[in-house]
Amino acid sequence: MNTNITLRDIAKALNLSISTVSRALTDSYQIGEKTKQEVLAYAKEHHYVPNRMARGLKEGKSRSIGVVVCSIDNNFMAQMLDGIDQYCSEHDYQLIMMQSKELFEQEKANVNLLYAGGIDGLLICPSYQTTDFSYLINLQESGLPVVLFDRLSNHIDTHKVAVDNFKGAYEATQHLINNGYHAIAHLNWNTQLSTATERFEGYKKALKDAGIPFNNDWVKFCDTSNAATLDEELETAIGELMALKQVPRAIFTATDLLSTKCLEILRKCGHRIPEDIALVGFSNTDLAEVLNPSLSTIRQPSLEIGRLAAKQLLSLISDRRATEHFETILLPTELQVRASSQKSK
Amino acid sequence: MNTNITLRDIAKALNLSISTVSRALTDSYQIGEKTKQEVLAYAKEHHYVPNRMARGLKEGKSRSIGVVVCSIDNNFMAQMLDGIDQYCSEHDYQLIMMQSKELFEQEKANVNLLYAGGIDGLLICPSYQTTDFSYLINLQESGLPVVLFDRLSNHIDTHKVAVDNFKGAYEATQHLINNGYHAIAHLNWNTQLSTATERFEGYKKALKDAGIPFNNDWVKFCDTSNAATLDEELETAIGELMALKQVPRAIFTATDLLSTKCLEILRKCGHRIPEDIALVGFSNTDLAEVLNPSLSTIRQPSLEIGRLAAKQLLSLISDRRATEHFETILLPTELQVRASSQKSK
DNA sequence: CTGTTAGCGCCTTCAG
DNA sequence: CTGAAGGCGCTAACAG
Repeated sequence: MNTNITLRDIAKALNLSISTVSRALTDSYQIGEKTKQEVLAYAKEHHYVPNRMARGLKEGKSRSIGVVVCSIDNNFMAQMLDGIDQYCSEHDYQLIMMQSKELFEQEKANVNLLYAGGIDGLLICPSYQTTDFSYLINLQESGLPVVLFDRLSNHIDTHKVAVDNFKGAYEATQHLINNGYHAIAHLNWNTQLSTATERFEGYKKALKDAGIPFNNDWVKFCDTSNAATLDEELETAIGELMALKQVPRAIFTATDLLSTKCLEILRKCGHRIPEDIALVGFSNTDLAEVLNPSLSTIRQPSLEIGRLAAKQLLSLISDRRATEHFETILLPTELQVRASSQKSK
Repeated sequence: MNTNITLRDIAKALNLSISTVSRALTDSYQIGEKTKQEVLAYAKEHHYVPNRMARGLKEGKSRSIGVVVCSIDNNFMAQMLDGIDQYCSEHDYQLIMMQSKELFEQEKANVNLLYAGGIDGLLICPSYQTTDFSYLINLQESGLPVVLFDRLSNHIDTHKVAVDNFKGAYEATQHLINNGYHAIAHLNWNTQLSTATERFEGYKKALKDAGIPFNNDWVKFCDTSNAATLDEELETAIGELMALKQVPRAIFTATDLLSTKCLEILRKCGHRIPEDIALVGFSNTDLAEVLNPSLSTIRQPSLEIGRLAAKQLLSLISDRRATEHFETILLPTELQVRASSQKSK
């Protein structure tokens, strides 16, 4: 704990009362200009800075928000955190971060700890296991502003910020179709979260609009939360796809990790991309251009998601009446075409 | 702010005094077993959790630490943060994160804000601009435990955790030499931080030990902090290298960003890797294997750096006498050989 | 315009 | 073994 000077120190030194000093530092009215300047000068000279905990205790708020993410060790998440941090810094809010590591129990524990710690609001990207949002709803009802980002759910009513996953997936699939690929497989992950389901829906809709019948054999769901088993699981999935009577000529992968892993495994198994099989994935890696082959991606405005989520939360904190009309913001994705989805010959 | 129940609520409900309840929840002695159980049961049932700010104010500590990083939007940093978070979670410390964005002034502002907020300790990876550590030393002298990680400096005496950059660079260079490359260029960044200088020294020593004369034309320093100008700067640097009379046959790049960017630019300019020019870089990207060509890297134990740094800090916090013997921990790097540095023919 | 007072929730003497 | 009282640093009535 720090040993900063306090209001009392200033008061004593200047022969004033504590509250006068306090006013000089916060109010602008109800204080003599001269004493105010004196206090300000002394405070500055001695690097006075208010004790956040004392102020928090008094005011019932801490000017800090909690952020619970599934895992920080992930490009896309780091970019969103960057955006969150930007907005919070600009508005003098501190950011307390915790990871759920995709575990529901861990997530609950984190949230409770943050709540106990006195955060003014919570930003959360739920774990892939999370289907029960009642614990969040409870906190929300006891007055904690909550904003969901990236991964949304209909089970809780609040501000939400993410991208238009349906449209992004639709465009990815459409792009493949336009480039001559009709037999398009789809790799997704086994969760109930909107990110997954909507991308699946977008994929199906694009096929339908192009008059391509949906083939359930072409769709595989993997457990991306377990790094240890993912490689094997993916290898099996891809193996099964390539062994089908009607072999797919392209794959649309629904997550960042699946996209790069899939590229890796396809190459490892000797499949040429895009000659044997084309690939378009959701990914925010900065290295898409340098991959082998360069990877066509659906890119999400990660920084903006973070900034907006933080903005929504802070507005909720400063004006609780905003509770009346929650909104869901869906930002557009961007299709970046590269070698992995080049026109079929 | 939350509306949790307080000691007073419990006291009132159980017809006890606040201090008795407090004791039941903290002490183990000086309290009747029966009342203790009563209190514990009631507290549990009503999800009592102590108000962190009140306790912090009282005890003069917050059970939170500040972490100032240059930028979170970076694989390697995210991995270290992951490690820090792991250790802190395990020991019930909260983690308040801020970014300096490689700006010294920003870094100072962040640290001061964190200090004012009542952190119990500070973990910092200094900005590349930072050469003046006096502001940190001041805080340290007023009692704030500080631990440096990743980027170290001799200008401040405290616990430090990073990798053995000298050795890592030495091994990278030696590896190139062993594979038949003798004309080895070196790309580094323009900072005084240890990460840069030691890698440069390791490079020079490896050349020397192999009897290869050091050639200053082969060394370029770039400003990696400015994403906008880096591409151009790197392109120029590489252009100059390739236009030398004695054209280098390999490059050893000293940072993560330089390594992948360099690969990108070499390819863009039509240089074949490793046929025209080989490449080994410091990088922690998980995609090294899937790059084109796959990138030989010096990998750092990022998670472990984070965990150890956090551990050192917490030990400093709990035992200030530890101040007497500060230590610098240098973890080993790992050379991962891939296509970009294959044997010269 | 300024000082006094009370209290945020918790812990810790000091008395019973 | 338990209760009462004081104070951490700050803000916000309430009085002058």
